[in-house]
Amino acid sequence: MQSQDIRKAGLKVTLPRMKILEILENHGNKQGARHVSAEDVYKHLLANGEDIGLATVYRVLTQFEAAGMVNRHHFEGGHSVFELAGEHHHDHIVCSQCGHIEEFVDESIEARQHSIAKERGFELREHCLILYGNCVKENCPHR
Amino acid sequence: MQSQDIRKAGLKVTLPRMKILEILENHGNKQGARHVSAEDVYKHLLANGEDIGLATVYRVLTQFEAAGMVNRHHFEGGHSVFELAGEHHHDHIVCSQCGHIEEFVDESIEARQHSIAKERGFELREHCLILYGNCVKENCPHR
DNA sequence: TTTGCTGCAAATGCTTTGCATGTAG
DNA sequence: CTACATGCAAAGCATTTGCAGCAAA
Repeated sequence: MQSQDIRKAGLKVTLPRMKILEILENHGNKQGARHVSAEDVYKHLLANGEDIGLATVYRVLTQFEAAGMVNRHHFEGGHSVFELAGEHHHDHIVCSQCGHIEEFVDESIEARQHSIAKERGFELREHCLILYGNCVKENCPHR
Repeated sequence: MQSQDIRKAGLKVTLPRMKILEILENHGNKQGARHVSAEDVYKHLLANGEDIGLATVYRVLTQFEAAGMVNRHHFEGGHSVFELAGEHHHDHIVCSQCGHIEEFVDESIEARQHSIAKERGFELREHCLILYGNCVKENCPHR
């Protein structure tokens, strides 16, 4: 039950928060739709007939982020993308043509990052690794 | 002479473009100041008594980027940072506290990135790897 | 002279905030 | 009942664009 997650985050369980979490979860199952912008969430809410303001979407996503329930990424082009925080860390590879996003984890890269930070006197807190390229999926426009 | 670089980019050699390039170069020598925002460039211009509009700074930086003379990075927090395009590619490590930026290159990471992209059917075009952490430089506020 | 450049101000696009009302606990 | 949530509209930023005047080639 997601109401527990919301309560645990120290937030009141309200309809907007439930619905937004629901959308994040539903799209977490679909391929390629795991990462949504605030605008995306808002559109889905409207499509579901919910009457929730865009400002609330931003507020709630920010609160979820603060609570560690979702992660926010700043991809190219300015706007942010949110995804339900999974158990496991991962990086992204994005298609420049169709926007298709895949996740990956590479232990050797993770390890090197720590060494690099340490060598330079940094205490590594987080990192952002995004590969941009052209994919060869059958539905990619440029293929 | 930087007027050559501008001309080679197919742009007219004008005072604003010269001055902006100059600022990019001057700060390319200082440690930690290699990466500047449009606003930074604008402030330096004002400080130097130049009467150049912020819009022009953005326009020129964008043109320089298109010409491959500078690189643009989207760091956390929304705004872009520009740096003179060096000969060699590199990644960044940024201090979350003081904003100090260092560059690094790690061949093993570069190599893994290519393998990862290839394995997933992507033709890698570029990537963005930024490590965020706390540095232990003597001038870092939190130290 | 002609085409491209500039400053200014206004317009954008994404995100945040102020405020009066509404509601979970 | 009280503190926190919400919707709406307005405000904020970083960045872009329209336009009339200017300047490089």
